[in-house]
Order: sequence, then C-alpha cells, then structure tokens
Amino acid sequence: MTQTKTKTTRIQEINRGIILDAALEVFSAYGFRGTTIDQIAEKAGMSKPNLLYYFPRKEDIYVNVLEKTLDDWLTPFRHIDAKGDPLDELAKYIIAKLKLSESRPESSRVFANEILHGAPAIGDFLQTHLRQIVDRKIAVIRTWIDEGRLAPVDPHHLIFMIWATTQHYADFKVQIGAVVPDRVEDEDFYEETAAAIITILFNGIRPRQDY
Amino acid sequence: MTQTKTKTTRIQEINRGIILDAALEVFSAYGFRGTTIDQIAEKAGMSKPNLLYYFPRKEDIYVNVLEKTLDDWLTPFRHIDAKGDPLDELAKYIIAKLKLSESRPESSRVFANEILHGAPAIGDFLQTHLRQIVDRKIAVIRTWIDEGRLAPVDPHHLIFMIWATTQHYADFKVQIGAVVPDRVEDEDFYEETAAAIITILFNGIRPRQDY
DNA sequence: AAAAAACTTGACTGATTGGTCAAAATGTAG
DNA sequence: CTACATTTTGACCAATCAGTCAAGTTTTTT
Repeated sequence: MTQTKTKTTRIQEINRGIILDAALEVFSAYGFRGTTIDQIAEKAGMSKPNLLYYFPRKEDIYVNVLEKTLDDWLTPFRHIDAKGDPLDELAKYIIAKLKLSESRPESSRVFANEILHGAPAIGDFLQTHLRQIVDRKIAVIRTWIDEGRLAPVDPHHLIFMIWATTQHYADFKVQIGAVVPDRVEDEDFYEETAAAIITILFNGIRPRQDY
Repeated sequence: MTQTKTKTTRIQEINRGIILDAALEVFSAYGFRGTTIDQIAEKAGMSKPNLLYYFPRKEDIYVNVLEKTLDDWLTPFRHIDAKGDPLDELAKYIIAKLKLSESRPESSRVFANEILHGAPAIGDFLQTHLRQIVDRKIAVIRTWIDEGRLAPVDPHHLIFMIWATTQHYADFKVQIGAVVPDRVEDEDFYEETAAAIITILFNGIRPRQDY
C-alpha cells in the first residue's frame, strides 16, 4: 500500500485552528482579494512563512474557511424535520439561523461574499450538494402543503425568503444599525427580530377581521 | 466671486459615463480591492492615464458608481405612497425592486458588497439620509396599521424582510441558479417570483380553513 | 489659421504583496 | 543524550498595480 502519510500532529491541529479563526475574521471584513496573508498571520500571532507552512496558498486558507462556514450555514437547514409540525419546524429554523447571524456574523458574511462574486470556489458544491439538500426539503414542504398543514405557497420562494431574511440580519448589520440605531444593540434584539419575522411569515400582512 | 470653474465639456460627460458603466460591471464582479484600474480602462476602451484624467483616484470612481447605485436602489422606496392602498403600494414596491434585480443586478451587488464590508464609503449616508427616508416610511406604515389597513406587524422588520428578499434575487443569483437551474432562465421567472413573494407576504403560510 | 485648451497615452516608479528559501530553533523518539 | 523530524522565521524575489509625467494629438476658441 503506497499510503501517503498524513499524520497530523498536535501542534498542526492547534495552529490550523488558530489560522482559520484569524482568517475568518479577516476574510469576512475585507473579502478574498482585500485580505493579505500578513494580516491573517498577524492576527494569528505567527510569521507569514509559518502560516504558509500550514496552508501553502492563500486560496487554501480561503477554501478551508469557506468549508467551515458552509457547514455552519447548512446545519440548521438539515435539521428541518419532516415529521415535526410545519410551523414549528420553520420557526425553529428561523430562530437557529438568526442566532447564528448574531453569534457568528463573520461566517455568514464570508459565505455571502463568495456567492456575491459568483461562487468561484464553491460553485460546484452549490450545484450538486446544496441542490440535493434543497430538493429534499422542497419535497418535505410539498408534502406539508398537500396534507393541508401549510398554505399552498411556492416552496422554493418560501425557502429563498427565509434564507434572504435571516441572512440579511448578519450581512447588512451595518445598514440595520444605521436605520434602527437604538434597538440594534439591545440584548434581546434577535429574539424580537425572530418574533417579528415569524409573525409576518406565518400570518401575512393582510389585515383580518378577527383581530 | 472666487468661483472655481467647473465647465463640463461634452467629451467629459460622455467619457465619465462610459467609465462609470465599465466600472460598475467590474466592481460588481470583483469588489473594490479585486478590481484594477486597468480592467476598468480596458472595458471602457481607453488608456489608464486617460481614465485617471477623469477620475484621479480609484476611490473616486468607486464612490461615483456607488452614488449611482444608491439612487437606483432608493428610487422605488421613495415612491411608496402614503395615500395609496397599503397592499398595492407594497406590491408595487416589491415588483419594482425585483425588476431592478433582473435588469441591473450589478448595481445591487456593488451596493451589497459595500454594506457587507461595513459601508466604509457610504456609512455616513446610511446614518443620515437613508435613516431619514426610512423613518418617514415607517411612519406611513404605522399609520396604515393604525387605520386597520395593514396587520399589526413591526414596520422595521417588515421593511427589512422586503429589502432582504428582493435583494436576494440579484445578489444570490448564482445560488438560486444552482438550486432551481431550470426555472431561473425563464422569461417570466421574475414575474413568477414577484407573485410568489407577494402571496406569502400578504397571506402568510399558516393554513386556513377557507381554502 | 493660429493659439489655447482639452484630451490622450507610452513609459515609468514606488509600494504592496503572494510566495520562496535556507538556516535556525524546537520538539520527539529511541 | 542523540539523532531525526517538525516547526519557525528573517531575508528575499518577482509580479502586480495605483498613480505620475512629459510629450503628443485633438478639439475649441478667437
């Protein structure tokens, strides 16, 4: 067996982690081109050549960061459970994504930036893996609609709306902060946000008699 | 009167326009740092020094492009009319924004990219001008709600939801294309999208007896 | 038609930056 | 303790790129 040895040492594991954490912050703030290896190295507390010892190319760091963020991003989506109550499941999903937007906005931004620029690094992933997962959830939503447990809406656009809205609170935070400067710093802003979004999404904005 | 002469010639007007059009495309694809002046110059069909004759710094081009996109972006929002029917006005706004996402996605992307990276060039604008416009529309929405012509939802979050969703179709086009590859190329995809979004937003996704 | 103003560009320059290299320092296995 | 592998870094290189400059060409004015 010509096995390429891939023994990962303790130091390697630690340093790769440090580098990826530092890189996430820098990439999220400045984008791929706007980020310099020196910036990441400084934030990671090591020399540039040392960093390049762990990730030989700038792109390697970027791809690794992206893979991590993709996972963050998709995990709550995967957790949507066909057997659960439709509204509960979607509410849970929205809350989970908003919580992520709050706790790890950098992650969301790196992802958004990649898509915005045409997904040069993860285009393939989107067309294969993401599409597959989405197809599966689309089927779940259709079933819910067929069973009369959800209003008859277009599943794709429903998903896009939820993605867009939850993503927005991480990616456009600066804009939100400029428009509602007082509330955005509140401890419970994200809970208030979740409640507001869920209310609108569930009930719509058309006035009803029964209020 | 010490008047600085600002006589704009015909050639200046034409060339500035050509440059800004070219720059919009390049900035939207590669971001500020990712764009080189040479790229813009080539796309504009002129030499780099000539381009710099019209806009002395790279940032000048960028700021000018941003101002144009901001205008695109805000015009439909300004058109929301307090005297109109609430649902009609919001539907019109959604349709206008989606139409823009379709016809000028570059514009939307440059704007998104700027916000994503913390709005270094237009932060002030957001905190003053944008905030003012938004405050005014928030008041309109509150009035509509008080009059019982709109369900009692949080006006800020309603606006954010609409912004997020409509923006999404321009900014995340690659992702949408990966997930619904067949439909996205259709002539009437944007009309279908508008209809789906409006349905969800107006009626919500909670199933009702009266279907 | 001549002079002035506006426009255009080839050839540079200095700064930045992704990546290399060889040598030193540190860790580890026997 | 010793030999070997792993980790670390200062010094460096080549490419890229924002911006300059001086010399030319074209357009406008008189």
